[in-house]
Amino acid sequence: MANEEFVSLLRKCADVLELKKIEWKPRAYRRAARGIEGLREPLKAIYESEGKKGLEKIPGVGESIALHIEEYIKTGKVKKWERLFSSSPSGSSELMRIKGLGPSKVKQLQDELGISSVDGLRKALKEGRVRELSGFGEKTEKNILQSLKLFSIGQARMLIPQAMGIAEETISYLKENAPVSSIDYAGSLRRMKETIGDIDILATCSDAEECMGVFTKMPNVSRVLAKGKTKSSVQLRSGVQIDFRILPKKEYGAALLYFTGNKQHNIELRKIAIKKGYKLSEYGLFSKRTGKNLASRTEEDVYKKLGLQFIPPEMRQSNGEIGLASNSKVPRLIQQGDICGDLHTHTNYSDGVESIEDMLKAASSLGYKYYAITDHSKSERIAHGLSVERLRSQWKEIDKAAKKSKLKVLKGAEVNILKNGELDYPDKILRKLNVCVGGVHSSLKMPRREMTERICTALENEYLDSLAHPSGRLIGQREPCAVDFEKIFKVAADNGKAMEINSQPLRLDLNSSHIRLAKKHGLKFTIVTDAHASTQLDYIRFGVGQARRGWLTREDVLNALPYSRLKKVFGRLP
DNA sequence: GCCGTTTTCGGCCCGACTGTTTTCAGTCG
Repeated sequence: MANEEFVSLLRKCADVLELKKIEWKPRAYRRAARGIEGLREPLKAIYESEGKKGLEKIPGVGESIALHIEEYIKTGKVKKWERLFSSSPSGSSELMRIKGLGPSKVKQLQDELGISSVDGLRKALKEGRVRELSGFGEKTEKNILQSLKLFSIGQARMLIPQAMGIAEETISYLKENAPVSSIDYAGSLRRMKETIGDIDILATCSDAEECMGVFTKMPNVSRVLAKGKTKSSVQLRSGVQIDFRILPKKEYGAALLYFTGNKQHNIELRKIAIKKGYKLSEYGLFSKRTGKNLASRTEEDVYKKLGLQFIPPEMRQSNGEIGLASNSKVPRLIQQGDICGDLHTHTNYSDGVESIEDMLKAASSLGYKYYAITDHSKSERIAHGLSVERLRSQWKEIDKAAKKSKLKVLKGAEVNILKNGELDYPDKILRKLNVCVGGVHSSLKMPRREMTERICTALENEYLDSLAHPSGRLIGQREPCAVDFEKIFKVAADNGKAMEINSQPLRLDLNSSHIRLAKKHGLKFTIVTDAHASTQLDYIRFGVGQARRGWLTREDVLNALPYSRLKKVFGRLP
């Protein structure tokens, strides 16, 4: 049983219970769902090693849910929930996912019109039956129709570069055209999550009304979803939603904190506030007794007053960061400026689009000190992988180009890890490579045990330096390969190999929880772009973001080392 | 249903905007 299975079951229960107007229990179920989502281990493994008591250690899971998990592991179902589901139309859970419809409206649609599916809702809307209900009206009908459109497009989230682009463009537009002073993006974008739903922008300004006017009339706006004095939402022609909020200077920090989230992090902060006799909201931290504002101007102020160290946005994931902050143990996270070179890049020798020379020029302009060219190895035919002969002629060209560059240029390769775990070049070639990045590119659907074995064999190869995109996932397109990460990290640590954090927005691989797990095993990392064009060298910021989400410091990252020290780690550097 | 450095009972995050109804419930973030 996959954990996600049980999580979606819990969420479905919460939906149905909410529909039945049952209080608190849905919230408890959702909390448990989040707790289980945060696990790295399968529920089954926890149950088998520690029994029910082990399950109860999961945040949000108590005696009752632990029993349900036990039943589900043993029988594949939860009787009580089956009954619950059969008492409620199957489509209600789906209906609640439509923006504008909550438990009350869905229940009303169900009870009064017998609607229990998205299609049924569409039909009823067309026939004009929805607007007849009390509490519904013409506008509600129109809104539901709009939301339905979006729903069928799919609530696909954006990859981070698209969201970052839109956010930065919007901010510069507002800076130019409206009287804003401070302005920042918040939300999951500020936390550098791999995918972004909506974009949140906060600002202080001298004339709120004018600002909101400029915002809602931006040229790329297709629909104004809400417009108020302090808060407006628009939908862009691209379908992306932007929420914009205006705040007094004095409250800016509290608001930035609140709207950066994540939600669970906020809830935990509020609980700490309550314990201390305070009340925390987006307006500030207040004394419960006197109502006096205790902190709100900056995020630092609020954290400090709560007795916490400042927590960088990327760490606000509600997985232990508040504990660190209360003990003054928040690390100084790696920053983009710490990166001294890229160690996984391509050129037009394989599937890149630019020449060695052009890539070097671009890398040089980023202020890097060293740069590895790692085109694909011979069996990667589709990417025009390099035969030994072509590799040798590439070396000559690299030598020539390196003379014209200030960079220390390294001859490398992204070498396929073959099905049996061997590398795709003979040892006499591997020996001559300065950098050997090993990656799985074929037979991705191998069973877990075999894939783990395959990668471990490669990690034991003395010439391999780092494991490229270890999980193999493509966000929204391809599931990660089935592998035992605990085992891979252990073997990598035993053999002194580095784990890659691949900055390609579609990969961002390792992800943050695996980064933390790998760090626990004492591993070092490389943060690389895997650039196939010079513009992609900028993706490094997303890889660094991911590393920060995984709590990495400069000391954890090999390509944050100056060349002299990198040389001591990588055995074959010139 | 869960949880506890106030508690094993009695809480459970907080406020804005919308639409519809005329003072507020529902929904969202």
